[in-house]
Amino acid sequence: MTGDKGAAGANLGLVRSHNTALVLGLLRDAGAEGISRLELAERTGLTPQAVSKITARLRAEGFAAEAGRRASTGGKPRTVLRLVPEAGHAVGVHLDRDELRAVLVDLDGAVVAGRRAGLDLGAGAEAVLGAVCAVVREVVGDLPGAGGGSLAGTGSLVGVGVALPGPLDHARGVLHRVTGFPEWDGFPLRDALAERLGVPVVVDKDTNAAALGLAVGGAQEVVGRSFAYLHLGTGLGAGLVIDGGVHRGARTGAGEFGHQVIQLDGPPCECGARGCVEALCLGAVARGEIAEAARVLGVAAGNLVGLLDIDGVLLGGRTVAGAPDVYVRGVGEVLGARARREGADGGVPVRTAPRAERLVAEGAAQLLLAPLFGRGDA
Amino acid sequence: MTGDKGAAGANLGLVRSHNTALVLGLLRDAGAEGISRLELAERTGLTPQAVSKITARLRAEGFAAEAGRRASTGGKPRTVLRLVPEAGHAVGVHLDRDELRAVLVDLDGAVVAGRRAGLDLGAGAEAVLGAVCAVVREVVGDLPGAGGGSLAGTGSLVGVGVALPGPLDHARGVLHRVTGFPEWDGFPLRDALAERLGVPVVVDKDTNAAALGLAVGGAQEVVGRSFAYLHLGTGLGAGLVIDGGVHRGARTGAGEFGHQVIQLDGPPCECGARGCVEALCLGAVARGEIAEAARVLGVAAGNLVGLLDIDGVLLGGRTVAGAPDVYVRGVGEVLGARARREGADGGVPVRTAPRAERLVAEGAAQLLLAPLFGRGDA
DNA sequence: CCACTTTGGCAACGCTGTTGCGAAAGTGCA
DNA sequence: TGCACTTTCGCAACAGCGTTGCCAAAGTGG
Repeated sequence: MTGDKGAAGANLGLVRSHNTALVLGLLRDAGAEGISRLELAERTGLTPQAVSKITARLRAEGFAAEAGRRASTGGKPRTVLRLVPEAGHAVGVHLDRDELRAVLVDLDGAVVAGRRAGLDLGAGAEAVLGAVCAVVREVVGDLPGAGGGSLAGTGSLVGVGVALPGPLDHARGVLHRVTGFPEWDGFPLRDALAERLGVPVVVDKDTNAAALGLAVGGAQEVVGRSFAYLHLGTGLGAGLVIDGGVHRGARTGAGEFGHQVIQLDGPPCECGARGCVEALCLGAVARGEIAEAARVLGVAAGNLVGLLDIDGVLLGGRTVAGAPDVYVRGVGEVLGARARREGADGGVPVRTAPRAERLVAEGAAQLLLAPLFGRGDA
Repeated sequence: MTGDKGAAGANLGLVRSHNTALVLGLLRDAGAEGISRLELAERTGLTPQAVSKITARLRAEGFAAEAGRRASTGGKPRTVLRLVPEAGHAVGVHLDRDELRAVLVDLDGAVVAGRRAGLDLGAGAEAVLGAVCAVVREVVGDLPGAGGGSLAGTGSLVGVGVALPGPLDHARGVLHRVTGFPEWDGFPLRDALAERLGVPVVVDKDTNAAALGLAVGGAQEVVGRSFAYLHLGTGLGAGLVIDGGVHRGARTGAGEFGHQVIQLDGPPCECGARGCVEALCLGAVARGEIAEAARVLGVAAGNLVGLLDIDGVLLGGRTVAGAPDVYVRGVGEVLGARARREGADGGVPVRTAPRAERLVAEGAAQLLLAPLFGRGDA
């Protein structure tokens, strides 16, 4: 963000935004129940007075509001605060090979509006950009202030997140190669969209967006602060969440799970290598050997768990959706056996990812919302 | 550190220590050349005035000193500042199965003193602790203020870092299982040593210490801010550096590289699984097929590079030392082929790790020094 | 009704980095 | 030799952060 070498001096504004984001995050996590000032103080380690100042500012800006009070414990009852979800919105766009999906999400992460449309990635940049912009304008249509040529005047709109499959550069917002569509090589998607829409745009891989959506959507309570989202559809990829943030690597290349070699000199993969999980797993699926596919997936997941010491694994994608229990059980067994070998009781938890169809689009919206709640730029 | 849920409110003291650590880190990286105040300001993003205040404090405390001036560029020449290495020291202990090695390191990372001793891990906690303490006292012997029963009075001594092979808990400083020595199960090594020595003690895996030592010792310029250190000796393990910090995972379990399965249903490994890299690689070494061992290692390294998008790979350990070029070339070829398949020119750099014998001990010392320079607790 | 507990805001405070300004220490040209 | 200019860097005043001390508000319980 600031420096080029990771050096970033802190000043007072940074302290303020950090603590504000922290409080906003706790307000969101508290949901409809709300949370009291003193509880916020405990959780942040700040003094009650500091929390009072911060929440006063948030209330003045419309991001927080009072919402009743708790029962007394012998003194003045605590006032409950809650997030005002309508104070901010973001659009998430899931750009797939043949489909376009957009959602409008509020601060709470709730989907306010959604649209789907067919898409032909091969139709050229102009057509695709136009389609994306059109869908984005549709979903923001109901927001107060929307409607102008630019969306910059749409008060509560933070920006637009776009998630798509190909290799790309998250930091620069540039596509690398979209398999089968060479004309997209090096296309500056982020800047092109930002100029047309007049609001900030963030671009990321679909699996990263999905992982972020899961991290924000309460996956942490199920599978911990570090987990992997494994997507098994027409291909096999992963999104990694480490310590609550998406791990992308310097070139947004992290999460290349499918071409992990788990069979030395095994059957050739279309990537050119031999023995990739993707080839083995999808091969087993094609032969109808779902249990074997699950086992193979489990072995690769086990490698990942061992390398990173993550807390859990979430499974998603069309292929998994076809027989979720088989995959969850199959992967779980491999991980359990691995854990027992190491002396632990059970392996890390394995679950299916919720909200399957809209997961990527919702996660794409979180690319813009998450920073507000103190998740860095992850 | 502060909270249990990752929430950590920032106050002014935190800002101060953050910026101070940042400046100290840049002073160290500048080495004997030194660095001017204005350069520090540019690199940190702070104002020159803020840097002046911080460096004034550091000079008053003895951590920094003026060291000549640069050539003028038309005005007053910049005053060069440098770190005062003797202002702080840390001891690093490498506890291996049959050997004990300790070094005294100054702020610059330079080894001031070193000792080696034989060791029998099976001799019981009392004997081992005694041996460690004795060696530590020997290496700190020359420091002013050393000599008392407790080392707490030794002015410039920050603490003692201990690195050893087995699975352990870095956060709690407790050993899990030391293969072959069941009596160490659950032993609170950190607290036991801290009590005896009277100074802070940090415990970590040997591969993590090595990786930290490399990260601090300039590996970043060779292999980037994210790299893996692969150690091939009697076993095969890894230390991961991600964004300049050691990645350990919640249970200090990360870096389990050797039992990554790369041959489905392959030859049995002593861990109980089949087809682990460690078994395949060491098996090839035993058969004298070093090139094959290097290729196998390269495949596993490729999996890691793909999963994490790291910038480079460093190789170390006794087995690698036997034929370094073969391993560097073999691993490099596999990574290069992988990169070419993905459209990149060359793979990530592969090198041998320098300072082989003392690497772990020096890294162990950095467990205490690194936090002073703003590397979190990594 | 009163003593007590607990919440939470107001005001003063200490400390951070920032800004305004001037002294110090060079260069370069007349 | 002298003067204008550039650049460095510290002193002093300042704005803004969370903290502390204090007190009003709002409950409970005898």
